[in-house]
Amino acid sequence: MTAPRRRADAAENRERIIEAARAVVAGADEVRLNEIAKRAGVGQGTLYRHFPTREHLLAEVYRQDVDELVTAAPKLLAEHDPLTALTRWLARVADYAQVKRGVLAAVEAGVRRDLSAHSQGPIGDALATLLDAGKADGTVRQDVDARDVILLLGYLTRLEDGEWDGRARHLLTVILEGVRSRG
Amino acid sequence: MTAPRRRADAAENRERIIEAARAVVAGADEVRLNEIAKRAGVGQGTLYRHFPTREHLLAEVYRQDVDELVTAAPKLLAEHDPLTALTRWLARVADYAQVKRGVLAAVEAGVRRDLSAHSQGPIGDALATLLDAGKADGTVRQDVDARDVILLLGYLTRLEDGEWDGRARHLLTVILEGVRSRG
DNA sequence: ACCTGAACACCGTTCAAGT
DNA sequence: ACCTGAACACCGTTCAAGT
Repeated sequence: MTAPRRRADAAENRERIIEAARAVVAGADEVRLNEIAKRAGVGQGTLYRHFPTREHLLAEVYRQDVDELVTAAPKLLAEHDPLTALTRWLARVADYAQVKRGVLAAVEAGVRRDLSAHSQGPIGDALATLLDAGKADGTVRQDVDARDVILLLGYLTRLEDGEWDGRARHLLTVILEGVRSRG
Repeated sequence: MTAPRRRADAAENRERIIEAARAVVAGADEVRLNEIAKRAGVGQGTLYRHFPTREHLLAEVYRQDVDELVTAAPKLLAEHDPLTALTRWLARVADYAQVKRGVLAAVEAGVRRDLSAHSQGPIGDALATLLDAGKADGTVRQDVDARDVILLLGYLTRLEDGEWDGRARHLLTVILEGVRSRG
């Protein structure tokens, strides 16, 4: 009936795995799970014990970034009109996607998982908040939902390296124009 | 100095590979190259001799479909105003993407290859023709190009099975609204 | 309970040997 | 010239053995 002393190093392993994953993700975009395990100094099985799928691991790596995006939505709404808030939020998503190349893929994977659980997930909810405000406002089309916008944002994962400056922001304005109510 | 008699069965192998690939692509969406070779009754090396990359093979499988899309563009332009022509062409792309699940992935892979060869490729050219007509017409934004639209169309590859009816066409109208000149 | 890492499974790719 | 298919490389995943 001793306290679960072993839990300590299990938690430490978990931390080390996330740390190693972060390093690998930040470096070359080849994310090999066995390499992460090796870097973390744990067996492959340990990695799988903590993170049953690749997506679970990536979700954890980008958890902080996703949280920031989620909490930013209501803040932006408090300070700006809905369309401006949406515009800035999307710009922030694009910035994350550019600087942390894997974040959008992780977000999309998470959204996918949430969808199959019949939930929008935190990112979907944040986006829905922005869109709903715009709908109430009359500035956003009534027939557009969070999933629509997430699907369109997927272009960010397919941009070639040299295209960011020319297209990332630009396509955001095209999407916003499409989402807007007709003037 | 005899005629290259061997060429005959080489060409036949090539056909059989394409045929087998078509069958596999139409069936389960797991496209395993070794399985295609096996189905075609050829060695794996033979497959690689004819198609150096997976993309080359897929491009060949969908060549006919791509050709149809390419030739449809000028026809639609001859019969309709530019915006209507663009709308119908995009609808056709979406239909292909739904019925032949792999076609858009193949198209995107082809476009990617063409891009690195500093060319737009046939699909890009067809789309550019439609967009240019709209720009001349004043119905399409001057700052949108074929690559922009192809990037946005990528959502078609990420739709879940049940989402086609609800979102495929709908998102097309959102994109068109974004591409349009402001009224 | 948790960890390890050898071993398995899988699939793309190559290449020595054949015709 | 072209073809074959065993073999290699690679990476995700499992599981028997250890602590």
